[in-house]
Parts: sequence; C-alpha cells; structure tokens
Amino acid sequence: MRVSKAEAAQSRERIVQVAAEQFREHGFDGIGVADLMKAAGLTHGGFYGHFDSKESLMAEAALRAFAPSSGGAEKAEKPTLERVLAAYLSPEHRDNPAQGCALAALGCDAARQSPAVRAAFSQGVEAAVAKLLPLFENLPVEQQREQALALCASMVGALMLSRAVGDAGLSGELLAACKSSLLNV
Amino acid sequence: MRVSKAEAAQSRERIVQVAAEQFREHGFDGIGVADLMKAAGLTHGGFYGHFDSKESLMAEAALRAFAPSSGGAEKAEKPTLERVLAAYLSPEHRDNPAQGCALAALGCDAARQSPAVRAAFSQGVEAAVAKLLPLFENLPVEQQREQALALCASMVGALMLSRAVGDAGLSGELLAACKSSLLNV
DNA sequence: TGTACATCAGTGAACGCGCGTTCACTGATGTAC
DNA sequence: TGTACATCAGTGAACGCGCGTTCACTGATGTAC
Repeated sequence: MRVSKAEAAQSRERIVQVAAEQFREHGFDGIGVADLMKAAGLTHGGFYGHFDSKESLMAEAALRAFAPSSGGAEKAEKPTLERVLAAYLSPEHRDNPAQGCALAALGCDAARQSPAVRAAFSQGVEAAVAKLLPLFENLPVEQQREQALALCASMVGALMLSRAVGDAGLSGELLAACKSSLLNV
Repeated sequence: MRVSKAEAAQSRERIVQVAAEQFREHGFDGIGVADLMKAAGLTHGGFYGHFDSKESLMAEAALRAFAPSSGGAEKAEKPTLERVLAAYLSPEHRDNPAQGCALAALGCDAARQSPAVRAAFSQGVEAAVAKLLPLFENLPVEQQREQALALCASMVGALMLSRAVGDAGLSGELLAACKSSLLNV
C-alpha cells in the first residue's frame, strides 16, 4: 500500500487540516487519533509515520488554525470595526466553531497544554492583533497595540461565553451587547 | 464503615468543593473520579452513593464555583471598576485558576458539555452580571445590563487568553492592556 | 528503456493503561422493642 | 436505658471500554543497474 511522496504529503496535509477543525469542534481531548485519521480517509496505524505523538499534532493543528485561511478573495473589502464585529460576533460564527476562531474554541484548554501548543496560541494572539491593528490607525501609535489586544480579548470572551451558556436568549444577548458596547467607544 | 448522616453530608460537601476547584484547575476531563475522591479523603467506590455520574457532579460543581464564596468579610469595601479590574485581571488570579473565575477556566469546555452544565454557566454569567451592574448605576437603566455583559466578556476573554498564551510577556500585556482600555471608556 | 530489488506509506491487530462505573462486602449508625 | 438488628456510608477489587501507541505485514513506489 505504499503511496507516492506527493500523495503522502497530501495525506499529512489532510490530517493537519482535519485536526485543526475537529479539535476546535470537540476540544483537544474530545477527539481521538483513530477518529481523526478516519476523518482524513486513513487508518489509525499510519498516524505515527507522520507525527511523533498526538500532542505534536495538536501544536501543528493549532498553528494551522491560526494561519490565514486559504481563500484570499474576500480580502477585497477594507475591514472596519463594524464589519469585524458583525462577522466575529455572529450566530453563524458561534454555531460553527470548527471553522471559527481557535482562541475562543480552545483558549481555556490551551492553558493546560504543552509549551508547544501554548506557543502556537501566542502566535494566534499576535496574528489576531496584526489583523486588528489597522482598525486603530488613527490613534496614537503607542495606543494601537493596547486597543487591539483589548478588542481581541473582548471578542474572544464574548464568543466563548455565548457558546458556553445554555440559555439561547442570553447567548444572543452576549453577542449583541458586546457588539454594541465595542462600537460605542 | 458506616458513618453518621452529618458526616456523610460533609463528605458530599467536600467532594463538590474539591471538584469545583480541581475542575477549574485541570478541566472537566483532566481529573478523574478516583482522584477527586482521594482529594476529598475518600475512596472512589463511594462516589456513586453521592452522585448519579461524573457528569452530574460536573453540573453541581459548576454551580458551586459560581456561588459567592463563603468568606463575606471583604464585602466591606464598595466595589469600583478600578478595584474589580485590578483583582480580576491580576497575575495572582491568572496563576490560581482553582480559586478563580470558572467562566474563564472552563468556558470553552462548557460549550461541549451537557445541558445541565451549560445551564450552570448561564447562571454563572447572570451572577457575574449581578455583581457588575452596580458599577454602571449612573448610566441609563437600559444600558446597564448591556455594559455589564460586555465588561464580563472582556474580562473573561482577557484572563483566559493570558492563561492560554505561552509567552509570559504577552500574557502580562494582555492583562494590562485590557485593564487600561476598560478603565478609559 | 527495462528489470530486480529495496524502501516505506499505509493497514489492521494487538498492547498497556486509565477511565467511569459496578458490586460484594464491612462495620458503625440508627432504630425498634 | 439497654439490647438486637436492619440500614447504609464507605471500601477496594473488578468490569468493560476507549484511548494513545506499537508492530508485523503488504504492496506500490522509487532506485540501482
């Protein structure tokens, strides 16, 4: 059952991508190696030909989740605070963690993970800050990063709580309240 | 080895309290029934005399974690935004999740848990809002709840990210940036 | 270019381990007389 | 109040199961001639 180098690289690629989504949906401990491999169209035995351990995949999948998504077409519109908030604090984002922000989906799990995973999360926060910085370009330079960090934390907290909460009304209220509050600053 | 009714009630109490702390520290899946019972000074076999399942304890421990802490002495000082932020967004709080806010410690795990656990988290958010409302008593009534929800989400997000992030500098920066940003509104 | 063989990506059974849960048992508690 | 007995909180061995990981094997790929 040997497979060409190119196909093997694609397999590895598929595993990382599947893991990046499944970890966000089920948590790092909520999905096993065998199920990840099955979702990638493989059997579990081949996993260790690609990765040292599940934990090693966790770090790589986290990095992948933070990398800018491949489809770069929607970059056309210039991001504004309104647009960023509307997209991030939307019911669609809340209900689709697998394709959404990994900071909100895995943030509190990450605190209990290995240094490699936590390093990926540092990178994730920096990537988010880099995306948000342009929103504050009319502010003094020394305040821009501070505002971007604060906005990032607010959005992540609101999305996470809107998912954690059992009450659907409260969940929507959280999204709406944070959107409205962050717009009127 | 039967034990008096009063002692049995204390045992149950101890299990819930221990679980409320250990779950916050290790996550719902990061600590097992046997270890929880050992931490409560018991053996694991007795667990199911007190609870239907681990999941049932999870819901009860979450509620416990959201209940106001027993020591009511520090209520003397009137809470201000400054004091709330200084306490919540402190390195001490960040480094002691077991005694800290369960929204930040377990929020993204909760999204994947049973309705009972998620109902507890609704209650947790409402409890936080109730605590924060007085900070906005000079605002129009219809804005108070919105502001309290937004503040809650911001603080939870900042604390969670400061724990998730591997870089110690970035971690401190997150706490400081959110504190400063939330004060200047 | 064609052939022979070494390589190695992927398979699927098997491993040890820890987990949540069950159960027969123990012995102090609580109760009936 | 004292005695006999039923109750039941807690014990510790055992269960089935799923997990991460290992390994002997397969057969197509890639390479040496």
